[in-house]
Amino acid sequence: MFGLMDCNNFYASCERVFNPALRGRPVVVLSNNDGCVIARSAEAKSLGIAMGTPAFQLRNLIDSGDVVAFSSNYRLYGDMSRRVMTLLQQLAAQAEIYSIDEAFFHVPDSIHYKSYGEQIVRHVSGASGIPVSVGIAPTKTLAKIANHFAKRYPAYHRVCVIDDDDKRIAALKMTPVADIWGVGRRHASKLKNMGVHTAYDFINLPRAQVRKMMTVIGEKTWCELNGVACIDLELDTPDKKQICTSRSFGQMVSDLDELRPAIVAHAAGCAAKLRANKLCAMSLMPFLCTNRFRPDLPQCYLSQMVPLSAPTNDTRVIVRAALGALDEMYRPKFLYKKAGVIITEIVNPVRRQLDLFDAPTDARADKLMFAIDAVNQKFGRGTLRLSAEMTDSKWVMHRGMLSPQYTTDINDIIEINCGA
DNA sequence: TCTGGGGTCCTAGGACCC
DNA sequence: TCTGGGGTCCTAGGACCC
Repeated sequence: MFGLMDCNNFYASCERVFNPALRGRPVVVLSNNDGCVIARSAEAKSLGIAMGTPAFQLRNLIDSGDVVAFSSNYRLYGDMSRRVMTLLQQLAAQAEIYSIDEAFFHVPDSIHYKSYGEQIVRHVSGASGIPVSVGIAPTKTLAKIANHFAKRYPAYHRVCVIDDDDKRIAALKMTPVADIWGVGRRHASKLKNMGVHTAYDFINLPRAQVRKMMTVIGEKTWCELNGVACIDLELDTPDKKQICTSRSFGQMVSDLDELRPAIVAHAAGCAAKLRANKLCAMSLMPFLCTNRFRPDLPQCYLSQMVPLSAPTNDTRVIVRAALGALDEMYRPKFLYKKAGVIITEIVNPVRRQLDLFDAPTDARADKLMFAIDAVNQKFGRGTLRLSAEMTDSKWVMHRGMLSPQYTTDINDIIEINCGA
């Protein structure tokens, strides 16, 4: 059997752990640039605030204090996620961390499913302060559905088990196709047009038809909903295939000299991610794009692939390559809204056999990068950076409602006033 | 005025090779 | 009217996930 543990309203819950005054109040977390809502507490959901709502539409609620809004604080969420996953792994030896707030895990057949799920909920929530729910079922896709029920209906007390056909069929009849894991917006609307409204309708379609319409991925979903497991736990983390760092700008930018520092920062960000994963880049691709919400303005998406002569994770080499490509692809007279750098080809230098043409590794460069990472780790990201990465220009994003780094910065650690 | 960021997988079609 | 067949690799685009 498969289990799925999912944190409830994860980002909003993280904001609440160290700020008990927020309990019972509607809390939302905003995307970068404080653009739109990306997480909501239960109270915010019941106010009818939809995912993706632009923040300006909530201006009145936020200003009046009826809703508390936060800029996204990914350092905090990342650290809380690590804690939650560690707690889960104390009870589930075989766990696959699927996203920042979810993990699948193996559930032994010999165990009492419901009590095992309850034990996990108690342990993880109790020690981390983050509420979690657990779904248990014979396939990952069904475990997702079980988890959904665990969250949605209080009577389950955060644990729902689908372990026989009656429960499975009943759950499928209550699940809209759009809520199935693996069925996105496009296919959901196509299916609806065909009269397929629930997951139960979906499993009654002929398998071949599903395959034709939705490729092997849809076919797997169909099998999984029928109780046949075909998506396994991924226990060893596969090597990354792509690394990307990108941001929208605080304001639109047209000038090449204003775009350069953004590309420098994103290239440096990619290099740091490569080093953190002990990987190297073989090629990269900076990109620029205009504001797609402004159809009145000329639109473009520019990108340029740059092969690197040898695998590297040296910030200076990667930045130089990205800037060279920027100069080549740049076109004036467009108002750019977003820039980024994608590492398009990644190699693992340990696993990879050195070939004849590989440059010998540069020990001094490795030491320098190691030192930069160590300083930034200790004193905060961006403490040491290239001078080309100016942070006082227009491209820097807005984060006006950021909570403290409660768990990762000694200066932000919580203070408790016990009185005299 | 204001609308996120970071990934994966599959398929079709073109280029190229023998 | 004739102008092979089969294979691999790469890329762009679509769809999905959180």
